[in-house]
Amino acid sequence: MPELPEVETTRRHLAEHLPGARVAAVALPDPRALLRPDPAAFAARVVGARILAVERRAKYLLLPLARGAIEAVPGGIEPGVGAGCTPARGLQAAAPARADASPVSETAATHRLARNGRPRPPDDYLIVHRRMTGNLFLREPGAPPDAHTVAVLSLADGCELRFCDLRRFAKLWLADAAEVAALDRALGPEPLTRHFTAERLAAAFEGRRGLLKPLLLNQNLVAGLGNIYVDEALFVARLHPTRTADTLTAADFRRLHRAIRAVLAQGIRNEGTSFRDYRGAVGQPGRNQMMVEVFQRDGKPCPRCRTTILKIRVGGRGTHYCPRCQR
DNA sequence: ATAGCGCCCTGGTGGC
DNA sequence: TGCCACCAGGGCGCTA
Repeated sequence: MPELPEVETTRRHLAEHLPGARVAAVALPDPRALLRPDPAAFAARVVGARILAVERRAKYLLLPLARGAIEAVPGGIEPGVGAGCTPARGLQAAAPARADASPVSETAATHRLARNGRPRPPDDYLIVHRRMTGNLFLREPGAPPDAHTVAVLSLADGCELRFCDLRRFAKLWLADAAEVAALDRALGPEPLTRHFTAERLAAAFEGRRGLLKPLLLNQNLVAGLGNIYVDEALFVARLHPTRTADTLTAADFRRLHRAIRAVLAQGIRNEGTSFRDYRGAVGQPGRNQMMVEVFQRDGKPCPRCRTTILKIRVGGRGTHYCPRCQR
């Protein structure tokens, strides 16, 4: 399932090719994927628009759009010129993602406007949330169809940005800057930025008596964690998923903070975790499933102490942990 | 504040 | 072989 590392991996691949591209047509093979506006209004606002950038906040992917822009976009990239999606110099040759690069969400839409004083702000943001099985593929002209395609943006250079979703939980919608700002405010800090500290994590959990696992899945407290990376972070931090937040010491919060950052950074380095459905922007699986220590390893020995890893349900979610290492 | 549900949705799995 | 119940779960909305 796409969590922060998978969305960030997709963002990096798409960012190599989409900025500057103009949308030539849209198709909605499954209109249920579109939250708002209605398909006709959606097409009217998206067709002809330029994609200014590819951004991420938590598990949301954001494409700021400029409608009917005549002037060059920042960087002067023209669609199909230098940034085309030909395999030779394009998608396959994309630079490997670097987890130690500058903080990943510094491009948050709300900051971007103020920072570089772009000549015109985006007219719309196309927001995508992939939920469980959603994938975004950038395909060459004439590429064979992808199964479970729910939406397609055809670009002026003939490439297609395809939104595919086996279980059809994933959604896309258009938002204005105010809505993006509200979304940004509602979400907790980005765990890989300097805004996320052990003190801030402790403060977010202050006064909470809930279980660690559901709290870490709460996007309003820490943004971007899902089931896989929560289980992994709790294992690395040696904390039991059903510990209550009010029993954690300052040292526990420091370990948890470090563990969250470590497992997310590793996930990005490995271009995501592909247990079943996740694929990157050119259809490639991630490598992180080979690195996980507890997730879906119930019945197998703990990599640290050889105790059998257990699977329980916490807050309705399958939860994997080592009963000896995690207290 | 928190827990626990159901909802959305479909392919894969296991039982018979 | 075929059928069917069941499972997976992110985010949301609802109830207790």
